[in-house]
Amino acid sequence: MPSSSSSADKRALAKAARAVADPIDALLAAHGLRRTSAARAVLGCLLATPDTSYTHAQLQNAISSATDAPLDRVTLYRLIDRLTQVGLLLCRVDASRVRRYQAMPTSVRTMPHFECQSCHRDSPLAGALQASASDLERAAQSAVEALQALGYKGLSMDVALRGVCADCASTQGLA
Amino acid sequence: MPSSSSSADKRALAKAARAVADPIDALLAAHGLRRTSAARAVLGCLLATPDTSYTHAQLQNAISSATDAPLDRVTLYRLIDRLTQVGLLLCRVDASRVRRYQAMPTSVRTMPHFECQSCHRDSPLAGALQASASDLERAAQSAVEALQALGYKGLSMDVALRGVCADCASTQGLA
DNA sequence: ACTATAACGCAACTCAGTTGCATTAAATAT
DNA sequence: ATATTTAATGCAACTGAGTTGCGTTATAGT
Repeated sequence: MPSSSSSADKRALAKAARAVADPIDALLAAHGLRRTSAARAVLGCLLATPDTSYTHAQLQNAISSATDAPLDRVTLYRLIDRLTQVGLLLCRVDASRVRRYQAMPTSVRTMPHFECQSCHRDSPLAGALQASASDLERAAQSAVEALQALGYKGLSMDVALRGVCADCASTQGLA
Repeated sequence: MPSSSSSADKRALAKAARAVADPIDALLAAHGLRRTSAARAVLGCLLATPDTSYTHAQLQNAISSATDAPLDRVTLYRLIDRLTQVGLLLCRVDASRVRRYQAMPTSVRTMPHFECQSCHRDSPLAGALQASASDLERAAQSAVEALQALGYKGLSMDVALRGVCADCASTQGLA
C-alpha cells in the first residue's frame, strides 16, 4: 500500500473498508439499503439468532433494550418491509395471524408441523411421523432447487398440516 | 311403519327425519351444533363450492345477498369459530394475514404454491416445477395418512415456498 | 308447554398495521 | 470538504379485522 496514493484512492479505500469491516454493513450496502443505526440493530439482532423468529413487538423490545435509543414502531415496520423485500429477512404468518420475522436462512430447512384447529397448538411432526416428515423435506428440497435454477432468490419453505388433533377429536366426540 | 307406534316414537322419528332429510342439518347435529338459519346458510354456502375459500367479509356478503336476513358480523365470526373447531371448516391464513375459510375437503389435496416477498404475488408451482410439486403431494399424502392412523381428524395441508421471485430478483439486482 | 342454554345481535373496545407529513441523516455530486 | 439529493426517521392520526360484554332470541331436552 504505497503512500503515494491519491486522496481520492484513500477515501475509496476507507469507504470500502468501512463497508467490509462489518458484515452487516456489507449486506445492507449490497442490497442497496442505507447503513442506519436502526437497520444495523435489526439485522444484527436477527443474524445473531438464526432460525429464531421475532414478532414486531418482540423485535422492537429487543432493540430498544439492547441499545439506548428506542426504536419507533412505524420505523420498525418500514425497515422490516425493506429488509424483507430485498430478501434479507424471512416473514412468516403463524396460525394466529401474527407475522414472525427471522434472518433469511442460508440452507433451506423444512420443518413440517401440525396446527390443531381446535386447541390451536402448533407442534412439529415427530415420533411415528418422522418418516413422512423426512420424505416431505426431501421433496421440498428438490422443489427449492428447481426454483433456484429459475433465478428465484432467498428461498424458504413451510409445510403445514392442519386439522383436529387426536386429543381434541376424542374430547368432543367427533364421528 | 305400523300406525300403532307410540307418540314418543313418532316424535323421535320426526326428529330423525328432520335431521337426516337435509345433509347440512345432519352434519350440524352430528357435531353437536344447533341447526340455526345462520349455521345452515354458512355451511350450505361453503359446501356448495368445495375447494373455494372465502374471507369473512366475502362470506358475510354472500350470505346476506343470498338470503333476505343480513348476517351480523360478530355472529359470523363466532359461527365460523364453532364450525372450525368441530372440523367442519378449514381455516387458512394467507400471506397477507387474511383468514380464508372453506368446507373441510374430503380428500386431502395439496397445492404447493410460491409467495414472493417482494411483489407479494402468490402462484401455484407449475411448469418446470410440476415434478417437484407432485413429489411434494405424494409425501404430504403419506404424512396425512400417518396422522389419520393416530386419530387426527379433518386433515388438510399446505405447502408454501417463500422467497423473491426471478422477476423481482433481477429488477432490484440482488447479488 | 316449560326450562335451560346455545346462539344471536348490537355497541364498544383492542390492537396490528398503515398513511401523511415534516424532520433528520446517509449517499452522492460539486 | 461542503452542498445537494433523497432515503429513512418519528410523530400523530387513521383503518379495519377481530374481540368482549351483555341483554335478547330461538333451539334442544324435559
